[in-house]
Amino acid sequence: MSPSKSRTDALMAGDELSSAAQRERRKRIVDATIALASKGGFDAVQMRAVADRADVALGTLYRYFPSKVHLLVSSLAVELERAQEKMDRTTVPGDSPYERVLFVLGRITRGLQRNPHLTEAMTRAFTFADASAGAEIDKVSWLMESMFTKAMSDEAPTDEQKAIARVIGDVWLSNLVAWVTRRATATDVANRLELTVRLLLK
Amino acid sequence: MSPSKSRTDALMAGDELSSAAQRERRKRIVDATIALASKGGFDAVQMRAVADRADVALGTLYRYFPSKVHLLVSSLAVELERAQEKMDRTTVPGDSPYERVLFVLGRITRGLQRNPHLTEAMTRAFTFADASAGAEIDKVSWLMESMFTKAMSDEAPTDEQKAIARVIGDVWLSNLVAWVTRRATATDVANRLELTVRLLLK
DNA sequence: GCCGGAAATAGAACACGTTCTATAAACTTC
DNA sequence: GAAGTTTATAGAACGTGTTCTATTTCCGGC
Repeated sequence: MSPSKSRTDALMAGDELSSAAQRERRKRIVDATIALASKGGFDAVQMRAVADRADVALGTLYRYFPSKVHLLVSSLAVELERAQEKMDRTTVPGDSPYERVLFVLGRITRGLQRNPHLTEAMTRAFTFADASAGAEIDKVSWLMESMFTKAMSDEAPTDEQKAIARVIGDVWLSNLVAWVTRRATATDVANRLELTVRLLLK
Repeated sequence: MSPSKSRTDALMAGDELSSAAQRERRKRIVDATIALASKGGFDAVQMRAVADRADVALGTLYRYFPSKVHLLVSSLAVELERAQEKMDRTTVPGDSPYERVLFVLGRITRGLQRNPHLTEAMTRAFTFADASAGAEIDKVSWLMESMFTKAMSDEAPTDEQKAIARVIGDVWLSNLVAWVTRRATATDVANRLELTVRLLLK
């Protein structure tokens, strides 16, 4: 009855998990999620299947991630962080923001297209998320935005650059969804992204 | 066993329903959907509730709309058509495409924001739709695109104008979703749309 | 009017996300 | 190292989207 802080707060954040065992459990869960999503997309990420594969009880899974959407969006954040780290270790070619942003966009997009089911699962979770997943969504949005502002320049981004990055992110996501739902081909996506970046940065 | 055309094709299209009774049933279903969505959003649009309220059997509902997403996206198309008709009957003020597009955008956005639950239901359905709802999604995309190209000029739109319209549509939807999930205020949305349109049309 | 097939109905059944319950294991604190 | 608390487990239970079944109603051609 005492007004106590929700127990799940710490677990959802993921950065500060009490014990090593818990960090491992969390990792197993995310790995299982990514594996299942890679194989069969959004529908294949069934909570019972994730729990089985991660070797935790269903209730434990829900203690770590309060819903399927939270789980998938958190996994998306993990994947984006990996992509960002990889990008940080490569020198982006191109003299203008236009060229550099296009390079980054093209590379990440092709990376995602190499794993269509995973991309489908994550984009659908991301766009379906409701208010309760606001924190996770914001994290992913921020990762996307900074990915593009970093490509534009090494300096701290101006407000205008941030705005442009956000627009690019919106268009990028929308085109990814169109591709995932087979309403656009990879070529369509590449063309539209090129056109958008040109409109915004040239 | 004979390879026959799927029976639902005609019903889903909606334009060419065999009998008046069927057109009425379809209308009752869409009306019930909009009413329930207006009251409680995506979650309140429960298939049993829609069927009850439209006074059809659950099986009939599924004969007309093969899934909840189809149902909601079709209803969104109906709503957008209404908005478009209304827009066609008003003279859009402004001398430049920039001004005219902003006017249209502002008006529709405020219209949607007047009915938050309905907007939530429809945008979530739209972004969650999978490949099977491709046709309905395309219809809505086309409606959105033509809404903006019409605002830019009376003539047939150029390819560049179409591309711009599409980008605006992407940003618009993304911001609507952000607003619906309470990650952005109405002011945020207005500012970002203004900024986007400025970047694209000025 | 009557027949045959399509469409509608009522309701059971099923799948999967989510919640709940009872029990056991793992930790903290003394 | 024992008591008490938190966390994990197994599995039942529940809600809602979707499918299936059996029956009845509707409708076009004779």
